[in-house]
Amino acid sequence: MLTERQKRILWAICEDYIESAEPVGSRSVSKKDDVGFSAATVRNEMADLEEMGFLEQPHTSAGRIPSQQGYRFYVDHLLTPQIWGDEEIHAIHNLFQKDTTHIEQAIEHTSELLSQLTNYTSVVIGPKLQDHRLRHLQMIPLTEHSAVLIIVTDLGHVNQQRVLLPEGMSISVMERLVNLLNKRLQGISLSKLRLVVERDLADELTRYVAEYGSMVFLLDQMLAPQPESRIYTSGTTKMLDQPEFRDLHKMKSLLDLLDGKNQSIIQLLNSSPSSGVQVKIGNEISIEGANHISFIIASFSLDSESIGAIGVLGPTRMEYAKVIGLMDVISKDISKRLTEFYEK
Amino acid sequence: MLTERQKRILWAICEDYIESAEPVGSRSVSKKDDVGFSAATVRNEMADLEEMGFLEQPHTSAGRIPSQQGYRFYVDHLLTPQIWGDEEIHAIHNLFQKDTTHIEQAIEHTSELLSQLTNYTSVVIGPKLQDHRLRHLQMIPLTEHSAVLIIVTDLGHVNQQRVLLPEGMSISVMERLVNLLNKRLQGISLSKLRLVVERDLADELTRYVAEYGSMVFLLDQMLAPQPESRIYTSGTTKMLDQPEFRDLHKMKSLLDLLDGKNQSIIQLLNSSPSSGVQVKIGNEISIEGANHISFIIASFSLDSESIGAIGVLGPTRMEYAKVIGLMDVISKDISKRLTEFYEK
DNA sequence: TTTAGCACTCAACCAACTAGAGTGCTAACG
DNA sequence: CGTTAGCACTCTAGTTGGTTGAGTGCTAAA
Repeated sequence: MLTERQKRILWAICEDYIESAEPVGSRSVSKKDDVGFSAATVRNEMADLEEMGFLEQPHTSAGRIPSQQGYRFYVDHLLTPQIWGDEEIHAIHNLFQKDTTHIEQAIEHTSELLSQLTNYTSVVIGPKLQDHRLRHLQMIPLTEHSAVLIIVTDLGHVNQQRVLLPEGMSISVMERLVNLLNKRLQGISLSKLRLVVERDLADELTRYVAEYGSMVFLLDQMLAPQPESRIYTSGTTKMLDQPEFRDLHKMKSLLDLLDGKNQSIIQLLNSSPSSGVQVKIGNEISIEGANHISFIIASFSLDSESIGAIGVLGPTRMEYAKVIGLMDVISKDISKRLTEFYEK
Repeated sequence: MLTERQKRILWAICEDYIESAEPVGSRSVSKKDDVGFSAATVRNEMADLEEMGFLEQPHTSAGRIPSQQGYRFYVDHLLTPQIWGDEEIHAIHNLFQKDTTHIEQAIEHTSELLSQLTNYTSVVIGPKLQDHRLRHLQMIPLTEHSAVLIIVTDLGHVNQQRVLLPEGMSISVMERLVNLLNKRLQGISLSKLRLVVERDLADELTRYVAEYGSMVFLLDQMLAPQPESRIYTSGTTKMLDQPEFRDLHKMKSLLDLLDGKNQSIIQLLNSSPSSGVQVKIGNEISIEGANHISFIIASFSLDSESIGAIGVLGPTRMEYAKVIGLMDVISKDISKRLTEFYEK
């Protein structure tokens, strides 16, 4: 275990390095207000801390920087989360008041706000459509051979699907089909619709349509898997401001991570614990080339069931105290607003 | 006007510089197959071309590179667009066959394809929802005080709107209201809905709902302006591969341009001519800091009315011949597929 | 009019040197 | 015995000066 003095020194080094991005020397540590010891003493302790793996030295005659393990200890035991003022809290509240018709927009704005307040890149993942339950199917004919099928979920989300009728099937047949499905599939989660139809309704359906092939063709279109929940990123370019990413090569692999469609970020977000703020440092993120990156995650929930997550991406040398404090406030606040929103 | 020899030299310099990104010296020009003159002759002509503003010199003892005017001349008079092979054309065709239910997806895939084939960043803007015409309104009650209003347009596009009922208004009143609007607003473009209601239907509406304030509150929600047409970008990070953007500062302003939400890109895309491929070079793009950038645009159409545009963004030292050829093929092909798609 | 030759320019590269920040160790101090 | 001052040592970053080579512009010859 670390002595009280070692903790204080580690803390000082972390804070200093996070601010300056330069290796911290013994002199500057000893000059800090909270540290009363001479540079020489600090040097001894620093050598010990390095031996224990909390610090590292870029080269012999440079100062020390926190190692991944050092950050871990700092985050877990040393930092005090920043308390955010009313102004920011107010900005969060506004997100949901301004734009109550589309949650997607509120989520997008959350992402922007997060990035603005922290000056890091933010990532937000919205409710997984697949987990919503079916509330209502609605068909709207377009031409003789095509229609739009609208799927409304229990949370008021709407998804459309353009459907082409198979050869020889009339709109009225499809209408009856939709009516039947409407009665039978209420409350089933979208991801299971197709399954349930096949298991429980196959027989019944054949009574409606003579040709089974056409039916399958139609159902496949109607109940096609919903698109993955979208992720919203904001402030991607803020990464470029961080001195550790001056290296173009690193930068590129990082941007590729964020350039939409990338599964690994989604997985990370989904893996966030249902309550509290989680900090992943360096290779704790199990993604190739994610050294020097930290990822702070918190999930938000509806009726105490986790339905999405917010994340902030930055260098390992990240202002943890600031971001953790903010994420805590935001995630809780969003959950509250979301619940209110759906109760109306 | 330029002599035939000068044209050939300018052409050679452009091609060489586009490929190598290094200033081109007189020797390498004279060694090109199509140029039979000695280095000394070329030097004289180069000096002339520089005087006329077609070339510039990074410093005294370096080769020449094309100026913006030089590129302009090259694009307008010297290059021959690349003819693309069956393979690529085939890939384009597939876009619409694979995924006929969502045009949005086809558009997104177009963007990806464009970026993959060119190795530059691509931007695509989809149909402007505001210009669609109303086909059908459909209301789906959620709770006693809220409902989802679904707007189906003539092109089969669907937009949802969550609506909160004003205090004291019942669902059935809203249902009647929707029925009325359905009858009266058919064929009106979405952007004009609100206007038409106010102008032509105000009187009639007051018969349905006693309190005018509630009505306005409701209509505002129902007919809220549709979100701007989304832009799809792909291959953003490809910019990092271009040696001219090694400078982080330039890089950042460029990425900021692309980082969604940016109006200037949308405006540029919308300004593309209804037919043909347009090339904007350097400060012809009237955006701050867009020197060293070129933007190639083409629009696609439905029933010969332009409804969207595709664009490729790259350094001024861009493979114009390749990209122009491709854009020409793609834009025409998409228009064709789109028309076919909506005829079904 | 075209080309060969030549002196000149300038960025890029390399090596040597310097300055400065920081360390580790040792010896003295309270 | 823990703490501190002093000092020699190390290593990077920045500077200087010299060299190289690509490329130019000019002039004179073909």
